[in-house]
Amino acid sequence: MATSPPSSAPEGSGSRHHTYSRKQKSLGLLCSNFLSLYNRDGVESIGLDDAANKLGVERRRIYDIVNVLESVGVLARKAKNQYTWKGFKGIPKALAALKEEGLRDNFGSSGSGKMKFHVFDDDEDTNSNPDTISQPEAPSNNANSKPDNRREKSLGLLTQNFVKLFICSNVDLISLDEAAKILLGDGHNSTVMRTKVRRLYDIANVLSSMQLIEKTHQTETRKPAFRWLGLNERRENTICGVPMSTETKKRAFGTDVTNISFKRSKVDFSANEEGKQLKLQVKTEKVENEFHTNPAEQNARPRSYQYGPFAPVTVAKAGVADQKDTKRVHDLESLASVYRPQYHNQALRDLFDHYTEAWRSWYSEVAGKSLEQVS
DNA sequence: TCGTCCCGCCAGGGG
DNA sequence: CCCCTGGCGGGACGA
Repeated sequence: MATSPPSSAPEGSGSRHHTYSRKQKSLGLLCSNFLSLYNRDGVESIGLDDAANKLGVERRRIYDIVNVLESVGVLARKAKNQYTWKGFKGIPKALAALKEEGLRDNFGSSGSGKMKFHVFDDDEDTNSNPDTISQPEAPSNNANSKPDNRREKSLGLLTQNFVKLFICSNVDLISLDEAAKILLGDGHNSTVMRTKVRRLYDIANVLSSMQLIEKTHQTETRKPAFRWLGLNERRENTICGVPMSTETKKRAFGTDVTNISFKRSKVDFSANEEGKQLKLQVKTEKVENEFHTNPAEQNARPRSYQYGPFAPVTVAKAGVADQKDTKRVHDLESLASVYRPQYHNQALRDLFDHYTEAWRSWYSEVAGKSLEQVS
């Protein structure tokens, strides 16, 4: 009992604008903090406890972040409690691998316009669930004697499949329930779908904080959906991960969503064939190239990748800068207030202030002389 | 209301 | 057996 959070009193107490907000505890923000904390020179090993302490969160949350970061190549498991920091430069390789893997597994061949998208997530619910209400037989006669059911439902794998959805096809807008439907196979109302979508929310949040994807909404203010940003562009529209302007010249172009229907009632995906495949429009073209899958050339390090909103000082000099940032500074301000975590951890607060301070000076410096080197 | 998603219980699994 | 992992979903927050 009496487990009520300290924010029970909506008024009175001295703290005026305490403004407790769950946003301040979001996975996305945490991920940004995580990234800025380790995306620095000299970092090569990360301890989960260390991360949890520094970020002021419970261990459980670190796992969420770490799992998806690993799926994208930013981290690599080294040992219990230990991860190796690969950094953003580890992303290209991971994505290339995922793409190749996805293309190889998902569609047969002869990509001449369309392809079958078969997520090898190994179908839906599995047989280990005795409470399968009305499941169409679902004999799953395949050699499914692998108790790796755990792994199949892992956040990491889900993340990779979610990413493949984007890089293995040219669909640029996908809502989470569409993704869930695709990754699940087919007809999965009830609990399974909901659970999947919930995981997808987590994944989307951290992917968003890395700016690999972006949240928008389908064509006509419909359902919210995500668009793949990848590693390209982005540097041009952001400054250390901070979006330059709200109205980017980008305009809605989800005109060819074709297969991805927006209906939410019946099973909209035309899942003919084996009921676990569906077609997506694909143009058999190379999505994001710029960095190939050349294992021998893993040294090809791109300029600089984006950094979370909490980019550390050492990163400042590599940032991109242009001019007309009168409002950019303003953005920083709001950003700072918005992102200000409410960690009880004093050390973290200091860290935050330190960064804020550093960025502020950097920003003013940049704004003052509109230097545009880098690139 | 409904979309979003934080929180943490608790079950596997490694040492 | 303890501790690390991390699936899972109740239910609260916020638009």
